[in-house]
Amino acid sequence: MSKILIIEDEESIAELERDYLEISSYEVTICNDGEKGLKEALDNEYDLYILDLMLPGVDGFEICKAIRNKKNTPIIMVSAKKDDIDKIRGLGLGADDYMTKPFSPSELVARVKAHLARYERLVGSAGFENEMIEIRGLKIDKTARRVYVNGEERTFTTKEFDLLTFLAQNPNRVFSKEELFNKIWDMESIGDIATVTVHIKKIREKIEYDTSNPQYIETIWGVGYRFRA
Amino acid sequence: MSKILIIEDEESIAELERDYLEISSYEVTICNDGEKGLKEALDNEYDLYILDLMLPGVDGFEICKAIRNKKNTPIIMVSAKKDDIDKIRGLGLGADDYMTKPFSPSELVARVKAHLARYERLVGSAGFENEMIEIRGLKIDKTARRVYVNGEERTFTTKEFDLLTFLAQNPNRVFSKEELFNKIWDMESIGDIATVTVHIKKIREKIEYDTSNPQYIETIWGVGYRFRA
DNA sequence: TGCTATTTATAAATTAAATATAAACAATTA
DNA sequence: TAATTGTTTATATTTAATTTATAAATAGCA
Repeated sequence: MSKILIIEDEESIAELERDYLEISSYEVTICNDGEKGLKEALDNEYDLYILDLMLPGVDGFEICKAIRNKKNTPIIMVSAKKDDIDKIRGLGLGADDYMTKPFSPSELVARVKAHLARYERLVGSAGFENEMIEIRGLKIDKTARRVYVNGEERTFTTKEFDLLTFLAQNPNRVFSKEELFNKIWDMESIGDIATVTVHIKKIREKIEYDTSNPQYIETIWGVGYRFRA
Repeated sequence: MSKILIIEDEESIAELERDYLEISSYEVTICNDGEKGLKEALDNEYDLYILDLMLPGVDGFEICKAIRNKKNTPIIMVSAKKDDIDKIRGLGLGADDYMTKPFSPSELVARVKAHLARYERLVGSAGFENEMIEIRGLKIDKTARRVYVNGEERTFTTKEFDLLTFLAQNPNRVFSKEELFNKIWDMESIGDIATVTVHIKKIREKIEYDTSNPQYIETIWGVGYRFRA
């Protein structure tokens, strides 16, 4: 889920934008004030900025330059005046896109989506960061599909890995064997849920110090299993 | 000096674009034919592509997708119809910008400049692609397309080399056979992914000391292959 | 507490699936 | 056309998933 910061003094517009973006399941923060917005932008991690050019107090140009000076994050600039857009485009202050008010919220969403995708494509691939889950001594590398227990690698089969990862991703929640079977196994696979039990056992053998007293995957008698976070 | 490829069937337009771009000291190549354009785009190194959507023969959509499948280079799509622009934006086929004809050449130049600057900002610094990959005893010279195992050269065919290089460039990541096929083979090639297996085997024969216990390309049973860094 | 029904753990055997391999075939290139 | 490269096919091998049988643990209840 991507985080977006809107710096915009007109509350009604900011809220409209937020509503549309939230429907597309983005996490949105609003700053109605330029100075605070700049501070918020620099102090926290966002995936994209939507910045109004006409702000009381600080100049939108300056905010854009200041953000770009520190970060490569996409910036979409918004202005009521078409002329301004042409002007700033020429200035080359590092904004990624420019929109003239009024615009349709769905177009904003489309552009946000496109910019996030490109950024991910260009930076995400270069900065080869593997997705990791780490809980106490257990480390799961999702991209490499490797599991480490206290730094030591343990080999996992496909189903074992998928099952462990699912549980570790949803800790402190009890899942029945049926639920786990439906989640990890294919729709069609009409199978005995006993296979879940067997897989849990095999996972425990690989990650638990004492299988009869499991620290990670707990048995909830008569209900199912729970991953302890 | 950046190299730009224009794929555009209307010669007069292409030449106008070229003239303006050359004034801004870009190096411009023109292809008046879609199919040749795609081949040129994939076979050579360009810094930006300007692609007309309406081309006789090959579909502009397909060219865009095919380029994006292989490269992260900026693509500016051009179309005479405003409707098309809206349509492709929604498709998300990876173009970076969309312009409706007619447009002022200076605007084109401005956009080209902006895209090149962004690309440089995002990729130029961080994702510096090395021409030489060296991992343990394995050395891959990408420009010369030579592979050495413990200093000794091994000859590789085109597909073998491409596949090995791709995996070595993305180590510690599991790729399914489908993914590998899509990355290394051309768009059109509707083939059996079994050919991936065979190629992996052939690569292993050339780089592995013991093929049944591979040190470089590991088999992730039921998922795919992973290059161990 | 002790008995029993139920649920889970374990181990081993069976079945199923995916990959490795080799070789034939097809396509491309020189 | 010969030589090389790439693809398909058939078979062997390897690995993983599932089932089955039995043991152990748990909870309810007399």
